[in-house]
Amino acid sequence: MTDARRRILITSALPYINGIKHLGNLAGSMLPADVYARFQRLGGHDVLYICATDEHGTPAELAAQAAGLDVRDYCDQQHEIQRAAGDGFALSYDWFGRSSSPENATLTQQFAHALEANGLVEERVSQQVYSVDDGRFLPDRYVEGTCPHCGYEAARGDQCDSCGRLLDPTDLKDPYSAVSGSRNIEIRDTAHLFLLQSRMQEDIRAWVEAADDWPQLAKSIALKWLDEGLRDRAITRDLKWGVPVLGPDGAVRPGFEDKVFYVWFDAPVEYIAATKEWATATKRDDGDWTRWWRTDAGAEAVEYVQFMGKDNVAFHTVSFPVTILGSGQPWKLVDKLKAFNWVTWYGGKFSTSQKRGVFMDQALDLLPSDYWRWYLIANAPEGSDAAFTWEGFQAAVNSDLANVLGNFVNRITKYTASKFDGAVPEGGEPGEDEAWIAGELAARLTALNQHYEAMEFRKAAAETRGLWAAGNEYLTRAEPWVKYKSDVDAAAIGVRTGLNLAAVFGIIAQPIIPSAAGKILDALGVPAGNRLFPKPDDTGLLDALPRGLTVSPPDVLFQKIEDEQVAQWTAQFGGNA
RNA sequence: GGCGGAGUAGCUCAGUUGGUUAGAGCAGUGGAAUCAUAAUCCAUGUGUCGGGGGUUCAAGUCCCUCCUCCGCUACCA
Repeated sequence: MTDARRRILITSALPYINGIKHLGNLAGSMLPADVYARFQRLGGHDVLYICATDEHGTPAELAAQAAGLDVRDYCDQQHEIQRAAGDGFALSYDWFGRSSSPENATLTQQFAHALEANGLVEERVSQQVYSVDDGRFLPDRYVEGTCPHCGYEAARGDQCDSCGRLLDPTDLKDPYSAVSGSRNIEIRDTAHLFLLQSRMQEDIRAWVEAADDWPQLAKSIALKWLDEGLRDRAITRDLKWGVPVLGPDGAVRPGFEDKVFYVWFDAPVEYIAATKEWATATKRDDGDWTRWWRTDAGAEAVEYVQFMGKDNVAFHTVSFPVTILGSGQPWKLVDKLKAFNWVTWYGGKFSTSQKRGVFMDQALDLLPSDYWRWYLIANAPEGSDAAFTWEGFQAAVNSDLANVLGNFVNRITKYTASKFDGAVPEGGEPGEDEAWIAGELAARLTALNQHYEAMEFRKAAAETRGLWAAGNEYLTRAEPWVKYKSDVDAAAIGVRTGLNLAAVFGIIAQPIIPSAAGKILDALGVPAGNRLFPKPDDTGLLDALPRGLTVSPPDVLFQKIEDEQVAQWTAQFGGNA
């Protein structure tokens, strides 16, 4: 690790357009990616954090239909809702794009052409369920009927929810359309483009095996797919809403007038296309997006980190790399990836219909984003699924944020106001207690930096909290309120050190709780340019605030969550009580 | 069914390549302090490490087997 300014490209898995996301979606990708992006920016690095809505596919079409909207209008609305929710959670995207953008259509088509030119795409005819009354082909899971194994009457065409067996839609007895309920369905031939993934098997395996930086979860999933053998798969669908299938001449490919690219083919391309959208819209980097993505244009020096939930790993480690490598073009491939398990709701699933769980917009109606960000990062589903409970949430907010951090800032600034005229005191020399806290600070900052670099978010949060707690311990040792009675200078060093600690605590809190951290640093008069993440070997941290600088106690930083609120929210959103 | 992950203190979870009396936070109990959002600090755990069997001088950590939960299983995304 050098001090050189690194260029770090960060992408979060794209939230699907259909409806606002719940806390589990947030915690499993967008939020940790944001925390990592913030940390790296605070390290002085050149960071580009890209996300977007994933807008194509059958669910979007059907949801628009149900809402009585044109699918484009529906997506416009939903994109705006998700963008606002992201803002509300202070997700610091450099760009929040849309997979329905013209940039993505163009790039997706170019990838398809490159793959075909390399002999990796061919047309094949397959059979697909067609619903005459709906006027559309149905994906397997939109066909329902009676399970041939267990007799369950609402089995889906891909799997029976009752007995769990995998099915083919043609296995179902008495099949009907899940969209309309119509039984007027038939099997039709339909031609599609197939991506010949099998031919890329060895290239992908070599690339996966060479990836040392991947967590076990990601690597084992990728290797499992490779061990089973990559299958050729259709990259087009019989839909209207999506990227049109054009030939290299720009005209619609004959026979593909009513088809579009499969959403999982165009969605990851949007990582690149969104960067293009960003460059065009912001003119940053002189509008040059290729320096982030083309290894022949400077992207060789980029560290590319992907964040995703475990359900997306195969697409990021196998499918998308097939597209990239198969194109034969010098695109940047992912360097590090971080996969998350699920946040569960008291061990079960989030469910809109059963009123289990909190969605992003609802969460912000209840409490500020920092409260949620802290809990979800401190309890990130890294090693395994992690259960959200109101009781755990309450304990984390009240103890960690209000009592340990909030109260520390409050007690030291209030004491400064009452005994030292609200200014950073001058007198006194560091002694034993200051040496102790300096040692704590150096050790814990070292660990904290390591945890962030390793993308171990739970540990980073725990270490952050540990630093805050050490501040309280320092005040207990230094006890300036006792020394003040006999020796004002002896009290002054304790207060000065305490104020500087508060500033450090605010700085290191920025990646996780940016809003509250900003309030702390504003109250202490820390200029925006002095808020970079501290280096563990920085010996000036405890005397950084100018002596005589006026500081003011901030308003209450964190309101405690009362038992009554927990009871009410449990009733409203589900829980154990 | 196959593959992957998980089952560790009341709760939420850590436990690198097997190695001294299994840890943290919260909750609980006792004490100290009183600058502070009655916040803080110190002390305090007799846990069948899911069950059973095995390898080893030594296993939460490796092997076998069984049970439970979750995810994926390529046409949901």
